[in-house]
Amino acid sequence: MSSGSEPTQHAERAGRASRTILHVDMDSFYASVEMLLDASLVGKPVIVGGDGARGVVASCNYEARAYGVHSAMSSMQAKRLCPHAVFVHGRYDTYAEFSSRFHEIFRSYTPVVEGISLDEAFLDVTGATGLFGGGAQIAHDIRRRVWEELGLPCAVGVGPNKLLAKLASKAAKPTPSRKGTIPGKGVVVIETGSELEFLHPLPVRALWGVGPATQQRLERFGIRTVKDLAELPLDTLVGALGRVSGRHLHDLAWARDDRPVVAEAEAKSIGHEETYARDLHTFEACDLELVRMADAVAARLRKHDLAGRTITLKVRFHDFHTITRSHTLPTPTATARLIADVAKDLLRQVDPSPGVRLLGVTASNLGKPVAEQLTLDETMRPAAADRAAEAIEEVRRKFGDAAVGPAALVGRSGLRVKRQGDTQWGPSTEPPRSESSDGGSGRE
DNA sequence: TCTGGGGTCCTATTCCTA
DNA sequence: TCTGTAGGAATAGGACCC
Repeated sequence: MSSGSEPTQHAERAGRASRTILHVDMDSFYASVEMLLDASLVGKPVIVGGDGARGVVASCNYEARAYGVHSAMSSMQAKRLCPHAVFVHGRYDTYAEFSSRFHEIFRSYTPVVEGISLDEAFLDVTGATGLFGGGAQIAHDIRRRVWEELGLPCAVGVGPNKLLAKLASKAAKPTPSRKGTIPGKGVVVIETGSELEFLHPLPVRALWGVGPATQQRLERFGIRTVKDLAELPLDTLVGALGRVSGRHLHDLAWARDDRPVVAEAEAKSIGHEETYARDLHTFEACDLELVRMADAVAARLRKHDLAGRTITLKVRFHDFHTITRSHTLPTPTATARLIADVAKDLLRQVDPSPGVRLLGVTASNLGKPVAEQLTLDETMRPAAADRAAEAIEEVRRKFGDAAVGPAALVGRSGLRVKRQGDTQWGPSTEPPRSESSDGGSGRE
């Protein structure tokens, strides 16, 4: 395949596909929700995230961005750049509720809605254009309705595939500036035939899948823009990035992206991880956290009627060195005790004494829970544990998370049950629990 | 004063088995 | 029985996304 024939092939393929894809991206979603719920925040720089020494910025409004603050920045740096910013702790449940409300609006146009995160989604409206007008019309309608019905701003990109729709929504966003936010277009449409004109001048980093490491590798070949990448021979690219990534990026550089919009994709893994305000140094302290996380993972598995065969332990040490250890079980499980036992066994392969700043437990290799075909004794115990776990969830639904929990946690951390969204952006300034469980090593 | 949390995907290596 | 090999599964880590 030579590069010379690419534009022709591109045009043919784009013409054949003729899909209409929308990408909807909420403007600084968490911060916008906070301003909606507390009018006193409007006009001030607002940062949503953890405010502790190990916290990060999850989202910030354009007033904060004008000072150089951006998401994923450490909270300490954000405070230095914008000392008068208002820090707000995120509330996952509230954001999830708003998210489901604008997803309802999306679904009133098409059932093919793929949520990428709480604040963005792809919509395939190819089959809806006859009923609601073209892609541009639907995009404007959605943007207006999300604003009128929910009070939230968003940007919408329209294109013949996911890549271009996503880049279009980015181009539709406002631009932060010290002199005041420059409003965005709100809706950007990339018409068939003008894809490369839009795509090729962009920096290669704009492509989905090009992060800092890939960018650095590409720079060795003098690649800076998408056009540079498109003109690089495929073999060279495959040699540099591997077969799958090389071919994928080469396709993207020519605006070829056949990935479908998938509504309700099945989860491939379910996990929890947490960074601690102070490092843990003993097996005992780590074990207690693993029990909590296994309990949370098991609860979410059961909630989705899933079970996992592979249990992965993640350990991040004080120096940020991170390792994973995993074990695959003969049959899938959603039993908290079994998940905790596996995680604790895996932990014995490492030495926590220098200091552990993060622990994580993830279940993957997911499938439907199966009746365990083991010995009578082995069969009865997990089944009984599952029934007990279901009963625990029922009690929590009625009386709150602290009403019941693993016995190992009693008297240790006040039955602090880990739920999805807890400490999502780093620990608070004040450690939420006593460090006495850490064996009193006295280390920091 | 570094660097969150919840994911997916890809690659390289190791181990087991036929 | 021993050895070499090929393929698949498991494992570990890295890169990336929001």
